[in-house]
Amino acid sequence: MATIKDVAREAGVSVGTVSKVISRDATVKPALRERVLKAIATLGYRPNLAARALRTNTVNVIGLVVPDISNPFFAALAKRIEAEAAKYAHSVMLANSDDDPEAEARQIAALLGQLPKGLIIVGAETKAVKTVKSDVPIVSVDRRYGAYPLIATNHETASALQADHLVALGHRRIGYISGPDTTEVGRLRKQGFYGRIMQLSDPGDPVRLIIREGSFDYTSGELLARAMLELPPDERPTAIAAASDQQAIGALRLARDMGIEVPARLSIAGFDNIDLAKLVVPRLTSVAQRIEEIAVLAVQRILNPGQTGTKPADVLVGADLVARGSSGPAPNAKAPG
Amino acid sequence: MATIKDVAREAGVSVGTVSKVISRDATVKPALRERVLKAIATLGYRPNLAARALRTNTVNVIGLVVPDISNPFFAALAKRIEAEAAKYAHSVMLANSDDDPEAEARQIAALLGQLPKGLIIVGAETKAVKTVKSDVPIVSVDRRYGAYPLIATNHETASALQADHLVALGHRRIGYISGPDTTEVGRLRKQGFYGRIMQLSDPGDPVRLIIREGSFDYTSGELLARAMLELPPDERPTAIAAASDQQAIGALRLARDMGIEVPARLSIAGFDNIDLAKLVVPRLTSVAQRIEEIAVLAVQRILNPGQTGTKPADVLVGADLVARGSSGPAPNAKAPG
DNA sequence: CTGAAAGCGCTTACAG
DNA sequence: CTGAAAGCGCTTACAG
Repeated sequence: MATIKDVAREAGVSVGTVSKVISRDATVKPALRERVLKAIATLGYRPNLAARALRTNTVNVIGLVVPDISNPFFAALAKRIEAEAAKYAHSVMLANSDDDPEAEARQIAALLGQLPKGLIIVGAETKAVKTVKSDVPIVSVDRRYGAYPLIATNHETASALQADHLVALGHRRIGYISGPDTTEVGRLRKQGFYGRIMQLSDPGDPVRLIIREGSFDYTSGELLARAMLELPPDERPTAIAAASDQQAIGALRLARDMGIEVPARLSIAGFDNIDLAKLVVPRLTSVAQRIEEIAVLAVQRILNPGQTGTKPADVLVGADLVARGSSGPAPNAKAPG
Repeated sequence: MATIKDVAREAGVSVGTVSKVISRDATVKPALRERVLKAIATLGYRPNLAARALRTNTVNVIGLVVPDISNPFFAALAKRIEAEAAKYAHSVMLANSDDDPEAEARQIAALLGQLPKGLIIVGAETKAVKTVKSDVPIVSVDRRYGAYPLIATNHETASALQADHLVALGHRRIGYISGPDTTEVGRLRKQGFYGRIMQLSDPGDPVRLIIREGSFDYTSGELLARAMLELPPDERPTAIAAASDQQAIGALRLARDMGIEVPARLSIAGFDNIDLAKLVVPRLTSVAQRIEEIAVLAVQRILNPGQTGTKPADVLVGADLVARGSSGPAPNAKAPG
């Protein structure tokens, strides 16, 4: 490959001048600039980023570590982060931790070796306290990594949207299928839902809540919905909220297998608004996270870290309920108005 | 950050010796090695990869360009490539081209500047001839980039599996929902399906085939399935194959809306075996690509490019039909045996 | 406004 | 077996 020296020779200038042209230094005279640009084009010159990095001690790269890129949420996040970084001429270096703290530590070390501008990390699920020797800004996204500041959806208020929606529709016997208590997201979503239900429950017209804990997957949704729907008719919930769309879709399918009409006899609301939510029958009411906003905030944090010394705060981002066909008025609810 | 010099001073050796310890050069005496390793640990030393890259003219990185990381197929591919590269202590640098040839060119230039070991590119859809000045191996995956060798599923034989399956179940009136003729994958899948049907069609017991072209999405599947299922009963297909699972799921939903039982009255087979295929009712018969195999082959190509000068050949990978509940014997077919 | 030169942190022949 | 030193391709004060 051609080097800056080759370009300098071709253009009949010094390497310093070539460097200035590349960095858009305004002090180069137009005539010289033209000659240099022509030489660059002729030789197909591409700057050696390693040399530049060695000199400047950084490189236009943001490292991104996710537990599993084939999880649609993390894939969407990666895409948005990549797009946002590209606006500032930065590349994204992606690493998968497989939700394994050791793999995560290895990936982080490898990324830091590249002298990136910073790291965006979706933490692997663990109780271990993690820290890393590093001069560059690090921000956690979605799930906290170590003690680094977190940018994430406010899962509590987001889940509260589900509660608002179902109670507003007149439901007073509600089931909640939670995620594992071992995960922070599982706990937060459950607390948010539970807390709001408690707020809304009027002593004269109380809401009865059944909570069952499971994993975030489809099968859990099926199993826990079954446990709720096999209760005697007067204890059976008229609405089920779930901590994930997978669970909600499991519940949806179970309802269908049991011959329970959705939403006429049972309302269902999920969380995450995955693509599939629009494809199931009926379409699934769900809570959409603002992935774009999270991505933008994370990249800003890396590229404009603000004053050193000031410990940056967490940012919790709002979410939006998307009402679709799977939720409707409670069977015995009075018509609104 | 500590440099190799700091480590050398701390251990009381020369930087050359430290370098040898790091590169596992066996000629360093155990006693010295220990001192060096201890110094490295004490200082939290991490080699500066930019300096190493400048010296060795390469870095343990494989660049990966995909049209859209939020497409589950590309996400799965990226994950497998990352895992495979990690086995050889290589990182993967991911870039999204958004299926835009210009963005793709920019991303490739940026990646090459990092001096990666090679590039794995899923080409953006375009007719333009693309080449790039580069010393490193480049391989296309799934969709060809420029004139570089391609590693991909053999879409023709893969689609032929759908034809085999449906004909073996006794279907003789079959619909095919194709992808866009403007995409290579769309054309290949259609040709593979059509060609196999022609082979299997016996003059005494001919197969009638209806082909409709659409885009790969859900809505196309719904629309084109409707066009086929609204035909008079004796022309209506008893089975529909689609070029994507999205289309197949659209067809599945339409059949349900029209009150046509699947698979009793209509068999449906998709292509890609997306996660959703296991979640719809009934579960969708589909063709699974061997993503792992493709990932392994692509990484091998980059890390062991073989003799220079020998133009490496394309590799077409087989696929597997996964039979599930959405396909069954044709309504009027004799029982097997 | 332009050029000459130092130096970033490594690796690698080479000398001893 | 170990160390001294050159040099990878840039950027950036500095001199002119």
